[in-house]
Amino acid sequence: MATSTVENYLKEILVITLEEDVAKVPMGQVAKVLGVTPGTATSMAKSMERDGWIRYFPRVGVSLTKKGRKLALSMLRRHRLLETFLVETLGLDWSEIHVEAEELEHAISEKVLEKLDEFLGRPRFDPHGDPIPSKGGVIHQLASKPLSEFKKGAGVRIESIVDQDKEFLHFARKSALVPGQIFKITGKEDCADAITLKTPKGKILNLGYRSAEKILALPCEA
Amino acid sequence: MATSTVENYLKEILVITLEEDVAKVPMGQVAKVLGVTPGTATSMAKSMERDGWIRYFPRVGVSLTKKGRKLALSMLRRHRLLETFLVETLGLDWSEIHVEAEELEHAISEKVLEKLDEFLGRPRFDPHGDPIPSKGGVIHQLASKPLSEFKKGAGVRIESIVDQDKEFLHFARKSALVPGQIFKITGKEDCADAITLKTPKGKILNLGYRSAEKILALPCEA
DNA sequence: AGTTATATTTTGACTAATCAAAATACTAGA
DNA sequence: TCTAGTATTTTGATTAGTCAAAATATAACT
Repeated sequence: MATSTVENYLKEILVITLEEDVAKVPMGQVAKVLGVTPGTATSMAKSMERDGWIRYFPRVGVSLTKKGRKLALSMLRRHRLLETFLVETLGLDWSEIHVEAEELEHAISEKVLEKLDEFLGRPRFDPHGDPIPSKGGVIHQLASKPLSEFKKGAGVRIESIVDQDKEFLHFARKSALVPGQIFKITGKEDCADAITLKTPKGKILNLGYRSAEKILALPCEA
Repeated sequence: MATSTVENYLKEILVITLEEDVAKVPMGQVAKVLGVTPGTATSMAKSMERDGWIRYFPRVGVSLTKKGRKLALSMLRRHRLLETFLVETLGLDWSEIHVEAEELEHAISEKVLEKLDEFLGRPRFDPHGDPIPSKGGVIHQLASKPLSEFKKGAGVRIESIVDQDKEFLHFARKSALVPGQIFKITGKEDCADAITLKTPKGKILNLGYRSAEKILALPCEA
């Protein structure tokens, strides 16, 4: 049986591996997302490895075992179903649901979760557009997100353009911003409101946030 | 901030003081309802007194402070509202809800609880017929008595079942021994340790004293 | 390569909650 | 009042999770 602390570590490690598509998550990053000191993360890593949840590579990072991944997916399912419930059924504000679900996800049983899933009509995406893993732990296709929501260094594949403006579409095509095209996000300056993209061929492209928001993409290998 | 362990201690102490109408709950009883050793209960009592939740009288027992009672009532409110939700909205079985609510009550915030209360239509009694304390901490205790204390010929309305045993709850529901149901006591044999009930429709039901003691009812027209 | 900066691990200490078992206090009967 | 039985408290130990700060390893520039 995992404690809720262990459940949190597993879930965050999974989210990072999914979002950044990496095999091993360095301890510093683990410590950061969990809001603990690096030393704490290291000692948790050791005890979680002892219990078979993760593999721990000293000075490199951690990865999930099969058992750990299974529980992590279950946590993600709980979290996202609960967020859906809080918005859809109880009408909570978008900005509040994460914190609330963060607590409830450790307390809700499989049985109650199933009933909740049924009650909600078995939704496949949560209010943020993120996919809800299935009961069996299968996480379906990733939902596409605006370019502006990717992190620096991420690889992306353009999915669609959410704008019908002629000028913009023209600009987009000229810049190879078309579905299927692959980019790497080489720069992201929040205060300058700008994003820099690079094609595999090395071509550089600059976009403002306003434009980046109209372009949906999926994470992929860059 | 109270840990969920502290919340559990407070809630159980409150339930005992309400049910048995006593001022101080002895440590042995505290240890028993919480499923810990007596030594553990003693040391928890000391630390809870240090934090102002209870008053601790060595070799006598504990009582709630104002602050402790307030939190205890809030826990009882959470618990009973959650039980109502689990039955009314998600359709869980009567016998399962106690355990589930026991976990969720520590994770649900005041904000979510308020939304839930609103969603459920501000119910005043939970599925067991027990009163739900108001947001302000007011609880209306009904003067219900165990079935075993009524006289032959009396009309009764079931108020609540004072037992969390799964088997027993299941049996109770199957026999229509649910809050709101009306019976007439048609027989009472003290030496045979048995009570006979009859529904308005004429259905007969036999109960032993041990069971009859767990069922609280109010007198009413039969 | 040498030095500096950064990331990670170690060490020692702390709190909450628990148990087992020994010690102590209380209570009721002879 | 003395004693036997019961209830409670103490004592010493354990586990999970955490921090601060010192020690160490790795990476990144000259």
